[in-house]
Amino acid sequence: MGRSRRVPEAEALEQALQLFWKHGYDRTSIAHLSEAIGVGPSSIYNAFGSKQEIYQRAITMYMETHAGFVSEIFLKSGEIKTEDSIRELLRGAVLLYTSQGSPSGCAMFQSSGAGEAEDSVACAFTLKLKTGLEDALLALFTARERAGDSLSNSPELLAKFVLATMHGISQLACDGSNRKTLMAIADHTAKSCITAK
Amino acid sequence: MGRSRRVPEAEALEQALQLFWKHGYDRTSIAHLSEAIGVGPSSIYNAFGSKQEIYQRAITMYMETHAGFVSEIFLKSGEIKTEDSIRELLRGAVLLYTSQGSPSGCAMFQSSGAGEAEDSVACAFTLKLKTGLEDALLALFTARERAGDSLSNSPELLAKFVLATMHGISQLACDGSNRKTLMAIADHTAKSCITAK
DNA sequence: ACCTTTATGAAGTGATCGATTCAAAAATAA
DNA sequence: TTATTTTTGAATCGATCACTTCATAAAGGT
Repeated sequence: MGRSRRVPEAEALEQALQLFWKHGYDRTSIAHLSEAIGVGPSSIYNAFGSKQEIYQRAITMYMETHAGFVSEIFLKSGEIKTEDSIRELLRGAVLLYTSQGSPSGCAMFQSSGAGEAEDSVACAFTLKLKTGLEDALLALFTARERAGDSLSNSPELLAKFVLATMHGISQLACDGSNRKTLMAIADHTAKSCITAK
Repeated sequence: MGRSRRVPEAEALEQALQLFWKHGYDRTSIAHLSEAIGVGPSSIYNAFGSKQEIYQRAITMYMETHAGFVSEIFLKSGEIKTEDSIRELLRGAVLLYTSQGSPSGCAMFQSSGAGEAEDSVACAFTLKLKTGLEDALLALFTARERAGDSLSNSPELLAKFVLATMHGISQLACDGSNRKTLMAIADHTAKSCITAK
């Protein structure tokens, strides 16, 4: 069946993710990836095809593992009040963006979201992920409004607003804001989505 | 007195700003600046000293011209309700971030804010500007609370929150959100800073 | 042991990067 | 005009970029 890999694929992707997360797509070179993973450039190309592909694989893994709680929140959002779901979502994001073992901020936002990547393929990929997140938020707000929650604004606006706040929290995390402060922003944002009693 | 400049300094800085704004600090090379401004690399170094210096000069000009309305709002904020000041600030930001003649988003945020610049000097420069903006917001909220406005949260939290929202609006502008949507986010954010009547 | 398949390391592709140097050109003041 | 000052284009620096080639090493199936 041929020679086996010296470094398991998942382990290589985690190393790649850490670099993309910390330095962004453009400033992470194949040479950096090669050194971090521990194999030569040819092995990387053999295993993943291109820099664009290893990036997409790494970010996909990130969305499924590090950011896996997001999907879970959306899945069980039907039985939970709007404010509670949004607060749990944003507090989870704050935890992730300020965790010690990994770079600050959101890997998806910070690695190519801002325009940190000139590469059009990488940018289009993350933009699609962002659109998916916005769509999920829109569905959540729409469903909760139908379920009787009194929203402070239209589902469309609130979805965009929460997405904007996530971007902001990610950036503030990168700029050094502490977890406690960001948690307070999360709470404030969640509260602002519903009408005051 | 020596030879006069072929391209006026202000015009050169405006061209530099456009490139930094659109592509970020790292991906704007001296060669790009040279071509856009219309003079050779040596002239740029002679006039500005280094890439870091021309960047700081360009962003400083941006803050005084394109983003000059921000300072004006803070100056006259003493006589204006909190919600009105914040709304005017954010709506002005939306106008700037979505204006046709210049790149999307905020030049300060997008050119090196996200971590788009590896360069430590450029990053420290923009981080300082952000801190200044946060301090101005904090002073505004603190003063307005003393003046009798009933805030929905502490001045410290609201300053961070508005700064986060500005980051988010800038990023959404870059990702293609239209002006009308962003204006609604601005209004929602401003409203959330004070207690509902 | 043999053969097929895959991974691997070393070396190299042309291109571009930021930064700098230097002699010559141009413009102002005398 | 002459002298002085500053700009200018051209050339160059070593380093890095994403990516490729290729002979070889290693592992599994038979």
